[in-house]
Amino acid sequence: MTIAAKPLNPRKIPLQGRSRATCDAVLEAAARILELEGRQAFTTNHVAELAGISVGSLYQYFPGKEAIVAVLVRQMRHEMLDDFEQAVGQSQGEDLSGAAQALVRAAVRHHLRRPALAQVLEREEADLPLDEETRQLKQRLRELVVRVLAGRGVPEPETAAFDLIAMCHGMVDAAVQSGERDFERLCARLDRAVLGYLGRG
Amino acid sequence: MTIAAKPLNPRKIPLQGRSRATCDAVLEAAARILELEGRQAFTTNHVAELAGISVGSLYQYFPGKEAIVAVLVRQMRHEMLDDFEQAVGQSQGEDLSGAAQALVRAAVRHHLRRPALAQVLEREEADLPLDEETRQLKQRLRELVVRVLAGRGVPEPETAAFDLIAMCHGMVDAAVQSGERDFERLCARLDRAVLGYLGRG
DNA sequence: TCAGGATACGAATAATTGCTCACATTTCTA
DNA sequence: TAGAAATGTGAGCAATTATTCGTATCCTGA
Repeated sequence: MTIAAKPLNPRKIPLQGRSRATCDAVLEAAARILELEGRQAFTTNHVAELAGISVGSLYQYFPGKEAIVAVLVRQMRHEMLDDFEQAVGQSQGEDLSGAAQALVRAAVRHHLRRPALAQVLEREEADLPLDEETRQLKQRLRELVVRVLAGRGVPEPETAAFDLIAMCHGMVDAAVQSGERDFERLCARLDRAVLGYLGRG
Repeated sequence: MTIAAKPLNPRKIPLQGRSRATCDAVLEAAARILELEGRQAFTTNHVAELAGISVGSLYQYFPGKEAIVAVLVRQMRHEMLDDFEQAVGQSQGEDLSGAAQALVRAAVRHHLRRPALAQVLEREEADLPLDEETRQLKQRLRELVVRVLAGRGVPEPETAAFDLIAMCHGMVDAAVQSGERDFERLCARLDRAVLGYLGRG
């Protein structure tokens, strides 16, 4: 029965293998364009072209160009949360200083994987009407840090987590933008900033 | 002699009073749109409309929409440099802690004047092909901080200045975005971060 | 007062671009 | 293996938008 109402399917969900490949190709092409060519080159036609598919196919799975970015942002936040959870897990017995350093390393590792992409996506996130899942991921990220701090006796852990995340974000952002790629050096400076804020050397 | 070559005047410079008023109206309208309606609403036609002039007039003084943003960015950097120079001047006899606090206050004051605008312009600056004058202003800003630090015995003042500017930028950005408007509270947290990085309580 | 330059106007143009749809191809299923 | 469902295609529509240019108005100096 293909009769009845119009095919008002808003957007499809990939079922077969090839359609999943199409989605992946779109996402990867979008990521590449954003990190290498910038916002202004990020058009649906261009994404489709680089992905090696047609615009029509793109629109079967993404209701619009912002939807593509939203997925990329969500993926990024997922990776970040995973990295952070792993870092927290591995620093179970550690004191505040050790736990903080583990988190710093996770954050830097994340940004240094695809520096330009991380940067663009975070900027894009600010303009986007942030979907619920992504909001929850960010919330859990913050709570993770709050728990690490609170469990080690830091007063006002919410404020501290907010500030530490923000200062690290700022420093990593600036460092990456200026071309810094020295992982250890950057980590050492972040440690200094974080431990300084927390009141230790 | 208006003969000779075509009127290849790229763009005019306002000479009379009313044309200066036109330029100002364009800049103010652009600022308002960017801070209240966002990038996507920032079109030349819309700017002209809000400014109460016609697009044609806009294009007599600005070669394109990015040129408008570039002027706004330059203005912002000028104000910022003025604020910082004043802060440095007023903290002549102060020690490192006092001088740092003065700079922090200048930075926060700057951002809290038109929070949304400062935010948007800094984001826009990242995409823009940054003109020479603005680059110099940023350079002088950094040198200012370097001098304050170097003159008070901070080792590796260039790196410290880079990191301190970045961490404050990150914290102020996050705070403003989350709606923070408590000047003193924000300053206190920045002081803590800065002095912590510099190795004092 | 008046000529010419400066300024203002805004409809029209040209280019871009998000997105659809009618049709083709592939894969699945019974 | 045939029909149905899923997937793929890309020319082209519609809407947006940056920018121009012919014309009208204003200002200034002589």
